[in-house]
Amino acid sequence: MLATLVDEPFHRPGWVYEEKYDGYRILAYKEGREVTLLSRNAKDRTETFSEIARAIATLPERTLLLDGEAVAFDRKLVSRFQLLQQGDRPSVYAVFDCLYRNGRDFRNEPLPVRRDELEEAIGDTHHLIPSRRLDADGKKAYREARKKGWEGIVAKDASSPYCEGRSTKWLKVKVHQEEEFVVGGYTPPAGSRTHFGALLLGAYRGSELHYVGKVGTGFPQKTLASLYRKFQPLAQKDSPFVFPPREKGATWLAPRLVAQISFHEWTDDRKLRQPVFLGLRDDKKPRECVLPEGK
DNA sequence: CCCATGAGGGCTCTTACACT
DNA sequence: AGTGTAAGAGCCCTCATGGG
Repeated sequence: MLATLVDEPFHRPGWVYEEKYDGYRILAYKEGREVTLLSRNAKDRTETFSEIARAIATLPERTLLLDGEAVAFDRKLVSRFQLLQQGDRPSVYAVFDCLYRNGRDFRNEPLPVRRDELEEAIGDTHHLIPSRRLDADGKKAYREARKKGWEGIVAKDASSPYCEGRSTKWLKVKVHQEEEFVVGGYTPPAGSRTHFGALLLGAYRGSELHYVGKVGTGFPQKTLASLYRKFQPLAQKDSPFVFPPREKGATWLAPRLVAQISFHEWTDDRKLRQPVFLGLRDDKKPRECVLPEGK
C-alpha cells in the first residue's frame, strides 16, 4: 500500500498521522524461524538488514507479515537515508502495519485493529519499533515534523483496509523539497557576518533567468569564504536576471554556478519559502535549472 | 557531549508614509 | 483614491558558542 503525495498539510476527522521515515520500504515475512525482508521492487534485503531479520526471527509468532521502513537514526533521532547507506549505524525497522499474524489475515480490518496486532507482535526490542504516532490534529502533526526535521508525515484514513498499490487512503506530506538553482549574485554581509549575506537565486524559462529568491542560511564559516573566492572572477556589472530584484549593494554574477537548495515550498509570488543552502553542484549545468511547470 | 541561546538570514503581514 | 516603498514584528532555519 503506497501513499499519494499531496502538497499541503491538512486535517480530516477519522484520520491519523504518523512520522514519515527516510529509509527503505520493507515487507517482512516470518514463517517459523525463517525471515525474509523484501524491498518495494521485491528484491531480497534480508542480508542488507540482517540485524532486523534476526530481531524478527526471535519473535514468538509462528507466522507474521509486517510492513514498515528500515531506517538509521542520527544523534537527534532523525532518520536519514545517507546513514542507512553508509551502514555504520544500527538499522531499525519502523513498523506501521501488520497484514498477517499467526495465520490470520488482517488486510480487510481497519487500521486500529492492524495497529494493535503489530504492537503486540513486535514487543520491545532495539531493532523493532512501532511507527511514531503524531498529534491527532493533522496540521499540528505537520508542524511537529517540520520542527523536528523529519522527512514529513503520512496521513491515514483509520477506517480503510490495507489496499495493495497506490492509494488515496494514505497521503504523504513532505516537509521540504530539494532543487538546484543558478547563483546570479549576492548581497553584502551585515553585522559580524563575513564575505556575503545571501545568494540571489534563479532558474531558467527558455533563455530568461528568473529570480526565485534569496538563500542566506546553511553556510558554515569556511563555506562562506570558499564560495566568496569562487564568486570573484564571475562578478559583472549587469544583473543576469530578466527582472532583477531590488537589492541594495548586490553584486551580480555571471550565471555559471549551481547551488543545491532545500526549501519548504513555493510562495504565491514564485519565491522559495525557507530556503537552505546545501552545497554547490558541478554535475548540473546552469541551463538545466529550469522553472517547474506553472511557476 | 548535549543543550540552550544569540546572531544572521528568509518570507509574510501589517503599518506608516510618499508619490502619482 | 490608488499605488508603491520602507520598516518592523512574527515565525522559522542554521551555525557558533558557552555552560552544565
